[in-house]
Amino acid sequence: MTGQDAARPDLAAVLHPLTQALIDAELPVLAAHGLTMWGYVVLNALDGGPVRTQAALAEQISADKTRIISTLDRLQAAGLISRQPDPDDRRVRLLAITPAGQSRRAAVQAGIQANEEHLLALLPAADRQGFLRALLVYAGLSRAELTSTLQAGSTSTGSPTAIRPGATTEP
Amino acid sequence: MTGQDAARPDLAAVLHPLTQALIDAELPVLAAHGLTMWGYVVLNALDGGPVRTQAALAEQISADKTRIISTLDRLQAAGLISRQPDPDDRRVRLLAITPAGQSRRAAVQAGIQANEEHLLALLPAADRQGFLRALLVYAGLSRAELTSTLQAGSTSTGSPTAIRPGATTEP
DNA sequence: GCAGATCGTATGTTATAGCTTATTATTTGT
DNA sequence: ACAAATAATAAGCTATAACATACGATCTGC
Repeated sequence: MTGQDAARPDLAAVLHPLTQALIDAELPVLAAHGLTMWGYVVLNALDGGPVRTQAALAEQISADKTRIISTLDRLQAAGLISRQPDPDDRRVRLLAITPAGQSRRAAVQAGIQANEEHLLALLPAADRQGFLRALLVYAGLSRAELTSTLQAGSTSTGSPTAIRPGATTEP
Repeated sequence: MTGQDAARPDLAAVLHPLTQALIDAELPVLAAHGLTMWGYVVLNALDGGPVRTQAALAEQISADKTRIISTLDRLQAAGLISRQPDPDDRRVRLLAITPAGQSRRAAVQAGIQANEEHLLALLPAADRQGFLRALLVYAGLSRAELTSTLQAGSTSTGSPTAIRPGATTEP
């Protein structure tokens, strides 16, 4: 009743080259619109709503706090985001996407997804549906939820941010 | 007739963190069996059949020719692969997995896929089917086929190994 | 008003992956 | 037998990312 017949490849063995190809395909589109990957990631994050501090934004996109600074500099200089000191606390910068940033982001995403459609077109309609629905499920999980699900199968009861690997021994 | 209603996330935006979490979950399993990621990749490649030269193996797994040497050293020392000079051409090394290597590889894969099942269990059965079938399709594509499909949508008529990106301008 | 904490920023350090070159052993063609 | 080519190996260089540190500006609590 387990019903798993043919051996399947490891998920990462398929997804890693696939993801790499997807990223490689994104880069020319981003470059054509004068954006870096991090710039695009920031625009996507801010498109979901303004963010109060740069540290919060960094955590939201899993980036280092000190690393996004130059990205923000460039996005601001290009008029794609606004970055004003909070009047109530002049240490923090209020971050938001501008209308120009929104349309730029939409244009880039259209280009990226147009490419991706060629890949999805390889699938029969039913599988494409299932694939995309699966991705929507996984897109809704945080990094910690992904990890804890994978490592224990315990659903939201474990310690999500505790365990980390790190050891890399040799044979 | 296009029938694409809700906005979907970019594929890479979902697949990149997912793949990273999968890799992070693999590492403890590999370490528990005394293997590195590259060692496991090599075992998987050789499990599909022996390979005549190290350079051929390197290309097959998209690794640098000079990089797998230490990996092969360790796998050989652990008795997981055989690596004999070809009697007909003593420059080349004939590479093959040993029975010990096969069982080690199977044990590692069982551990990895057991973890992955926890992730797949989050999906309704129909979507899981579609997801896995989609992955089987993409697993059958070479890196060059993935790239050309993504970049042009031209099916096997373009130049698969010609175009490369590389420019990374800033905003 | 002062001490301690917080935010953004600049800078430096370390680890690692990718690439290049050089060397040795061996084969092939003339 | 000799020159050119090829396979494996060794060693070094470079770019990049992750991590840590330090500093000035600003806020909060006392």
